[in-house]
Amino acid sequence: MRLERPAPRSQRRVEPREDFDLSSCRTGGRSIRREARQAMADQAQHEEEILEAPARGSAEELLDAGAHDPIDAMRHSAAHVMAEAVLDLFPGAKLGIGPAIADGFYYDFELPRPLTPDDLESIEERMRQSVAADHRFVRREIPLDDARVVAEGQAQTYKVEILADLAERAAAAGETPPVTSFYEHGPFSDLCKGPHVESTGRIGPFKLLSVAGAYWRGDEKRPMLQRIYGTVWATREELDRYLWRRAEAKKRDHRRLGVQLDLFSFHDISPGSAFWHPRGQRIWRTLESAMRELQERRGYEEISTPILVHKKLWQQSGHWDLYGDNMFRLESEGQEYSLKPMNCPESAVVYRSRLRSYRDLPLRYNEYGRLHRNERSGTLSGLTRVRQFIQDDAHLFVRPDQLAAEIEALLGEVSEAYSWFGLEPRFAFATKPDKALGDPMLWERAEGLIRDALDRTGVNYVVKSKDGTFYAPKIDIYIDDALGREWQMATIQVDLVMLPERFDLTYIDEHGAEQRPIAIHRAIYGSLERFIGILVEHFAGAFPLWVAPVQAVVIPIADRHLEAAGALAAVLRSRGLRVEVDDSDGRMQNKIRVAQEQKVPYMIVLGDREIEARTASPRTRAGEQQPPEGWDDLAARLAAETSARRPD
RNA sequence: GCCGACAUAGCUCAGCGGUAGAGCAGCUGUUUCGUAAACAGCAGGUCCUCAGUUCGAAUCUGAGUGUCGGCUCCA
Repeated sequence: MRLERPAPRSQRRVEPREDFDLSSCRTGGRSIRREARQAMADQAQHEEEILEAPARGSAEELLDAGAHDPIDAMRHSAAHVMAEAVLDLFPGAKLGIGPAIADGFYYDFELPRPLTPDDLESIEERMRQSVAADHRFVRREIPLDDARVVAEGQAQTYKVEILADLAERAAAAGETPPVTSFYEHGPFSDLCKGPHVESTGRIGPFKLLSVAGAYWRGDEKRPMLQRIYGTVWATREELDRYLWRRAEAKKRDHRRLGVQLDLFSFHDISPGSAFWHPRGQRIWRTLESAMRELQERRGYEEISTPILVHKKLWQQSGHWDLYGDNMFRLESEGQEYSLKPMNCPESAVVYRSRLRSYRDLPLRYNEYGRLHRNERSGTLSGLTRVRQFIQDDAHLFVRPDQLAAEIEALLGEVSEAYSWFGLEPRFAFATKPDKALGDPMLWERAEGLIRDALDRTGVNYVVKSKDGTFYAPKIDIYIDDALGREWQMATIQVDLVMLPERFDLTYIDEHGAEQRPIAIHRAIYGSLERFIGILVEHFAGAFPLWVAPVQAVVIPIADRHLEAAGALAAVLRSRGLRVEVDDSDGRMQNKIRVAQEQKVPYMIVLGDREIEARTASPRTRAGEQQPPEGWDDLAARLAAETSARRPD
């Protein structure tokens, strides 16, 4: 029924890994980096400028080189200039790769010592000189074998490796070794397929941002290089806007706001696990009860299963082998147990607890299970990457003929839930990967059903070929937050193999024969921790009324108004509103300021005038002064706004 | 896990070999006040932990713990 709007929902991105699909897991940090991608909306104008300064080479070459966005050529050129500067300051430095990325570029180096912030300044200074010199970028084509000699001569071992790979790849494809290209500007020359801008003078305003370690080719068994990140834009205004956006993102950081709004805290006695304070817990419960309401309305039944589970279960599910490193294990009386990292195997246990009839399906089990995953210490990050969390998890067991309707309903649930927050979901349909389990016919059928459901609901989606999990095709849901950062929120996975086969799930059909059900894994918020973290940043702490931990503060002007303030608060609370009275000794102005800083949606000042008329005129946190209304009317109005779950 | 940086009062931060500081918050008192900060006083710290160097360590060294920025958008 809520299929009218583009579907929403996302299953927690963590969940997919749950099913071993580690690759699909996007970390928060990565998403944040993508954030900037959005900034490009208004770039048309500088694109023209760049086009006026075409990269060397024909349009075809540019296309071959995959130059989708002209500004990438400038960013990549900036990377070359940075490499020039680094080589100048550190002769003998070895170069890794230096691509253009979302809002800038990076280059990886092997250097004799760690870089410091001061080094970044020196490098920037050298870069400016190179830009001022306006060196032309010159493309030089060199046969691969010659290129290897050059790279070896320069002791550029990483470039040598890249060339060796190119040769190997060509050999594997039965082709002759390709001609490689070098780009030179001034004293600098680098193996590079291009394209570049015409000359270094075409590089716009830039800034080096940070240094970080990065494994060569992302492989932790390879050497760790030093990566310098930089950003570059066509105009000063764009650079400033980007830097402003970074600063804004920092201000909205949920780790900062979590302290400021007293929502949660982290402590080294349990790294990666949040301590929820009363106000944070109120948000939690609000989201949870909204979801429970939706689930009950849509025929879910809630279950609850143990956190501490014998390893036998994980061996059967396959987690013990495939996910073991991520599980917390413990031993008791000679038996080995684990804290559950996922709910799904135990929901299968519940399913199997009795014989199921085709009449029982679909079965929709939802569970707010507390999960533990032993994430590597270096990856922990606020609420977005934790070791303990709770999902709004559910597992649906359906007959094949019910799958389409269930998926359609799930898309509707996603749409509905995301509309509560004003989030616009985007969908990606991930199909069968090369390495997949189960009957190809079932895959084909499942994919067809997913596609039908997506098409029927009229949502827009992209297809990510071969991006499904090894046991299931899936629908991934993404959102862009208020700063344009992309987050993968969830996944709807159609599991044909893992729960049904491994746990030998069956139901008895109308002919008395055993059949396999299909399992759907889904979570709409995903990890509540992560979801709340994203909400904090999306709303910058100014939650919609229905979510706000404190919805209204009653502000008595003087002590003699305290009693009436309590009475008004009682009226509001009787309608289920979360209301506090500021009975501190401060002045009214100060109380407003405090409420404002706490991002409380409504501030209700109570003085002689209001008390006499038994009215109240709320001030919104946007600074709007609303007309006076009676206490009961106000309470009814705010209660109605709350239950509407509007996103503003 | 790995590379780098950081860890001082509840919060934000200064101090960087010689007796621990500020603002805000807190507490007490005064003030009773009309839409983003009343005034005064008081209190508050194993300077992350453990070793080491030193006459002396918040400050230097080492180890540990935690946090932050990252760890292929493949020439």
